[in-house]
Amino acid sequence: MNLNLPEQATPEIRTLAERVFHQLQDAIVRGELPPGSKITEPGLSRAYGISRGPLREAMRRLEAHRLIERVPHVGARVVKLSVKELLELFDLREALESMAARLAAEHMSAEQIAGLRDVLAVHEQQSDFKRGEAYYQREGDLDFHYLIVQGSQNRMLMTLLCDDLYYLVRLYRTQFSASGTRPQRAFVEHHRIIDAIEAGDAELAELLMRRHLSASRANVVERYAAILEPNAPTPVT
Amino acid sequence: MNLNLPEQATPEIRTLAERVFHQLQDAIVRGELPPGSKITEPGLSRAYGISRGPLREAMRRLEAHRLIERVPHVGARVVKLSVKELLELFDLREALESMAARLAAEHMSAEQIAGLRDVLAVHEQQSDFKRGEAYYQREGDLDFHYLIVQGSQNRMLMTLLCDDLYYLVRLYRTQFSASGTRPQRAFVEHHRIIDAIEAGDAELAELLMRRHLSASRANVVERYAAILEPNAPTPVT
DNA sequence: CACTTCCCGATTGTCGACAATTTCAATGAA
DNA sequence: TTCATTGAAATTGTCGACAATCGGGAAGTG
Repeated sequence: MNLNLPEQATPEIRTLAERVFHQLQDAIVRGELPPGSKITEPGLSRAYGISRGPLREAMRRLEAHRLIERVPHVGARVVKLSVKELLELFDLREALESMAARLAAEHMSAEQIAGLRDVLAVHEQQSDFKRGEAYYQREGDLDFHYLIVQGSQNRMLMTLLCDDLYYLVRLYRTQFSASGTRPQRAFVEHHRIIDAIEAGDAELAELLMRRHLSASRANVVERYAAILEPNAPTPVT
Repeated sequence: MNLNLPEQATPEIRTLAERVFHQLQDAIVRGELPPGSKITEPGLSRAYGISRGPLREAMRRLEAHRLIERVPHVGARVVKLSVKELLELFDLREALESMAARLAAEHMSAEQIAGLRDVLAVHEQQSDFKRGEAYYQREGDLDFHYLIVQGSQNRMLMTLLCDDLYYLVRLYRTQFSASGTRPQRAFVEHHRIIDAIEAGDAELAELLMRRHLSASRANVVERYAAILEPNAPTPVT
């Protein structure tokens, strides 16, 4: 039943450095290595049973992808985004994914669009079972965005969003996940976006995607305010 | 006289891997290591007088920044963008830099704007001397875009554009540099963009930047067509 | 002559050891 | 007590050596 994150046709992990890179990437995104926690080379070296050589190469790649931050001669920590940076990330997504939606409306094939609707249907069904479990919603949401970016046919955009930024997004999917009536509205917005793509209306798809992410961003702001002031909890109906 | 690329306040190169990373980055951008050329570890190791350890870490970072491409157990080559990918890069810039221009119009201080005008004045003057030397024009153009991105106050956007994408752009500044009357028109467009930023007209700044890059992109297409059909050379008035 | 097989040189991947630097707790002085 | 100093332990940076893998040419076969 594991139909998450449309199989990237795993590019054959043929080297230790490659393997430990993906393992660390997963560990960080899954929260096993919490944001801000310090990671030491001897520690990871023992944990993964490899020498420090390949490990350091993997860490260099994680650094370039902004998942860890290194200070020369001092050490590395898992990145910890401030709310400001998280909002910046949403602004970036708004610019990039609205472009992706426009291109998707121009390039996606009928079967790709059908696949998009399937993913959405499955996620709505899952959502019925696990109502309120933000984790699944968030992952499902990313599945949707993933497919649209794939449909843009712009390889640079794909690597930028899927290989770089989405890992950062997933890092914070639990902490600032959708709240209130947002998930339901998000589903509606997803459908409208697909409608526009199916109709080949590039301009509308772009606009709707922009609004969709803007609304998500606003929800994060609201959520953050709620965390700062726990006396005024968000309505959960 | 070296006022290119507004001093990034060099973050102290304290390690060999760091140093050789920047050296290689420069070598690639300057064309010393031509696109598509193969680079071997023993070769670079001897050339830069360091062992393969730090060198491999530097190469990993270059790989993550998409300046080189590696195949496990085979080797690495300097990246060689196809025209398709180069145009994709322009599309990315259009989405990201139009956003940067909007933010710049909202956030840039008076002195930052003054600096922007200074840079433009210097470049126009240089352009009078070295008319037609696309190299300087291209670098000057990037200076301009650099400053606007810096003015956006969005750190994620800054690193994304300035640390990642611009090195790729600079790689191809010679091959598909502006031609015909494009440089002159580019100067005018630059001034209009600054006007909009100075007026605090975010929407207009965004629109003008989008058009500016769209025109640049169109010029690349034209230039590419001219290269394919050398019988119809571009007018070089 | 074309094609396959095999082997050798070269390159990449991995490891353990040593040097350089930082951190932090203990020590001592004001 | 508080602060500066120092020194040892731990961590990071660098290196050279060995193992694994790949590419290309020689040799052999049809």
